Amino acid sequence: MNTSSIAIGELSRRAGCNIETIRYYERIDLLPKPARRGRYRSYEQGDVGRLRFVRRSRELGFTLEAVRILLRLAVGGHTSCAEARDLAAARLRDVQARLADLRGMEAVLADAVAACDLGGHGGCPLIDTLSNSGGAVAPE
Amino acid sequence: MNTSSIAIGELSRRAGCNIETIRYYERIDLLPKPARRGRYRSYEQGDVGRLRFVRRSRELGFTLEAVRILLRLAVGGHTSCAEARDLAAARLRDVQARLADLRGMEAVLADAVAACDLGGHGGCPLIDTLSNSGGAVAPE
DNA sequence: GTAACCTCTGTAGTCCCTACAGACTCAAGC
DNA sequence: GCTTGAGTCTGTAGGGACTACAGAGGTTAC
Repeated sequence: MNTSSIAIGELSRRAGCNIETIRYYERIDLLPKPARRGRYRSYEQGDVGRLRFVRRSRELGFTLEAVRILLRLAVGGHTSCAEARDLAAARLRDVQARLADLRGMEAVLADAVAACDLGGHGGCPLIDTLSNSGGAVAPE
Repeated sequence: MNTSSIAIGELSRRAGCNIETIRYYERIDLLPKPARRGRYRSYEQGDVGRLRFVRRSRELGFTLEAVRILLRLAVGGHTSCAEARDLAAARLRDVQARLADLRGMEAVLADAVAACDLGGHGGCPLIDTLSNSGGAVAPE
């Protein structure tokens, strides 16, 4: 009836977010509790924007606690830009550290696979890699 | 007394693995239940090797289920090399996919931080990035 | 003896969802 | 009016790989 009333399934489609996840976000107070039409949740256009914001933050790897802060900053006006910048910079450092880890893993794995494909050695190159001390690769 | 008897704390140090984690591995039958001296676990040199193998596998990002298989293959002789190779190749593909994701995140985050540092724009570049549809970055 | 350390078991918490079970509601078609 | 199917509801449990306790008991050095 009301054109601006959106059911949870529709919100899910518009924001690209699982229904269960939406309810989860509500439960942990990341999203406000919506109005109800009877027992059903009833959302508005603004909720789509908010949820998309959350999903894009998650896609960039921000934790839900960081997202919580970002949501506050998003309505706080541009005095809070410095704080947002710092969150992004910290996240960037994490991403870069992870990239370094993964590049190390990639090198080791690629070497082992290549050695397997070449053949002509005593044992299995992968098993040998895992058996002999390497230790240069960071944990996942 | 027995020189080849190693306490869990010593094993932890030699293999670079948390004590709690060792007990966890035992509980899920990734490591065999060790002998006991009284109520205390008593390990031998071979256990150090086995645990190091597990830790190195984990450092390369293999799941514990994959590690379980790798441990079997490690004692199975070189007939199993092909299977090990396939596990490594699959893991390599995962790592490369993750690298692509993270490179995308890095680009977006670095852009936002750089824009913040330049200044001279309407809103906050990070908040703007999160508010406007981007969607080109894969989830963590 | 006593202080400092080690080890024991068992359980619960972390993070971010995801997957049910079992009930209820609603709109459309016959 | 009745049925069918889709949607939604609450609540709880599970995943992976640990990590962190609590509360007890054992061992070693001085």
